[in-house]
Amino acid sequence: MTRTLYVGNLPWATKPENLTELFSPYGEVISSRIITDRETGRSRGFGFVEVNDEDAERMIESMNGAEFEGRQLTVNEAKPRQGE
DNA sequence: GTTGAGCGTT
Repeated sequence: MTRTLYVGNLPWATKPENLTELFSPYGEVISSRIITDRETGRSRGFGFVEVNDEDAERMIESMNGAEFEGRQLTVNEAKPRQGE
């Protein structure tokens, strides 16, 4: 009942709560996560946002190319990780 | 204290 959205081109200081704040007005945000480096712990500049399935495509269309902190966000449907 | 195309951990 949820879709995972890939969010790229993010500033280094972007936090999961920022993604929630950004995607909340466009749909139901279940959870958000920023991918940080495994060894250094610094953010890799991209993250994932789990949203409602029926709102997923709308949020992509709305947030893809949207400007955040002076940078255009790259929003797409995330590839299945566990294999679905 | 840095970097800039991409697809994540139990």
